[in-house]
Amino acid sequence: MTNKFYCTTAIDYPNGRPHIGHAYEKIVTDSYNRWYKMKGMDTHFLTGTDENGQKLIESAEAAGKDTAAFVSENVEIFKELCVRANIQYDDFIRTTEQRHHVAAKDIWTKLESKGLVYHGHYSGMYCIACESFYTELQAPEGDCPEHHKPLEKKEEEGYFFKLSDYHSWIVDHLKANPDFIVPKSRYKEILSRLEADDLRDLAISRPTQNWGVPVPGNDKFVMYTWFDALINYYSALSKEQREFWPADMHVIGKDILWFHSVIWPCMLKAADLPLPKQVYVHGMILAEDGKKMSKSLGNVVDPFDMLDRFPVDTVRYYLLRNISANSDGKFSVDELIAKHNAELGNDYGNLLMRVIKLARKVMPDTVFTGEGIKQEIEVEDIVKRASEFMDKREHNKAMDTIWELVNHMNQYVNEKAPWKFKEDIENFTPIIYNCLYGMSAATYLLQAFVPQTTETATTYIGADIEGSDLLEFGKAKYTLQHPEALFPKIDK
RNA sequence: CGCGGGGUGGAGCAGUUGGUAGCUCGUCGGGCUCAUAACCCGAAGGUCGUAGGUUCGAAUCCUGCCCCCGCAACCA
Repeated sequence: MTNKFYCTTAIDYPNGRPHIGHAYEKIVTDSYNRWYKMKGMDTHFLTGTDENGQKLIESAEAAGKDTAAFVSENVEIFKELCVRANIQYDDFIRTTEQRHHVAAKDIWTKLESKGLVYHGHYSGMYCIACESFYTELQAPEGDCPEHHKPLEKKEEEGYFFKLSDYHSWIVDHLKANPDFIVPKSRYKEILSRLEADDLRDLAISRPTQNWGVPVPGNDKFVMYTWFDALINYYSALSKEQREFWPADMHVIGKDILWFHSVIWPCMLKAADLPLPKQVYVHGMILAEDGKKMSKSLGNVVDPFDMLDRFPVDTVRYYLLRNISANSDGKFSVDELIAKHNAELGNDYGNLLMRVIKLARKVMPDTVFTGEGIKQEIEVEDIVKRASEFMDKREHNKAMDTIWELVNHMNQYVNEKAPWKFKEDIENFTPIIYNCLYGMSAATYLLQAFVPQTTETATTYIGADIEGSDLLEFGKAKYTLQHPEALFPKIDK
């Protein structure tokens, strides 16, 4: 299958309520998925939850709940978030599901049979919080580079993955595929880290606490969460869906880049499976003061709160266009409101209103056809540039480009001043037709980002055709419907 | 000398194979009256953190310095 696009979000750790970052990652991925679907590709969009971590046992205990019940409860909240944010996923995987266990065990068994997973002892400096070992190069002071706490000498028995075999292979792979990690800054980060340090074998098992994916053939152990979690991207695909593999884009945050860009490809290579095409690292959403959101600072934004207060498309639009696609960005409610009013309301929403209301007033019950009408609005270049930006994973710039069309349409209306031709239908009609064409092209392009709005807008414009045909001038007949304001003003 | 990111008109940001500094919002002036008092045009406003260096020429390369932010836990 060549014309396919399989994208994933990271799977979320359901030990609490989702925050705005979870919503952001899903909205971003959803938009790319919708975009390529709109382009006619056969898309598949996977999201889900990572439920096998040892820490979940502790979180459940702290909440006084049974682990499975605790996790399921939280998963429902994550699913609810998807509904509220209009996330059109094709599949939601929970790593406690049978299909996942089966696939994880298959891969484990395969690696073990090839001698790439072995049982052994390892002794080294270990960080309890990270649940991982560090080398002297990574932690010269003997402190965990992540947590800044003294590492403890630990001897561990368990299973290991021969990651060390793959050092030169992964470096070569990255060098041969400079777009494997986007943006570039992240790509360089990983390469330099690989050049600074050799890969060590990875401990991939933990003593069982009756939670997790059991290690095949040894029920004293479960798989280390990360080992099984990464496999979700593959395990979610049924036999019939396997043609979607490999994934075209894994969307993740920078904190888990190493796992996705180094360990995961090595695991797949070891298992003789095709590698994902790309890992896209989105920015982190910072609080309004530019600081990282944290519970202790009390500056965490709750996505449900935002979705309660504002239309879903306002939240989506703000996150997609205002947070740079490849660096961190601040989240500000005031700014969100400002963008809603100025861009969604005044630029786009009002454009539709001024044209449709005028046309309906002057020529009620008219079907506007393209026959004999000269094209004065061009969208080809806009579509091309927006597409290029999407392919480069710069959705905010793609939206900027679409907005050029929106702005141009407002200019066009002002220049042509169709209201002067209320008694002169000969001159009035071509202007309106061109307006409807431009508006419907903009609406078509925006559907990936603000799907609910564009659905409504589409009914107002009332074209008799849909899809990319809308970009062909003269093809559509428009029967205008009575419009309501798409984005009523929000007062601060 | 811990690691990393950043300091560009009032605010938020673009802008690196070096070549007369851009965008959005805000402000001021004008136009239009179809529209959600919305839209359009124009103007003012920046020695691009700082001190040096390389260069015919630097926001963009090099060096020093100052300042801000992230790096316990939660956590995309």
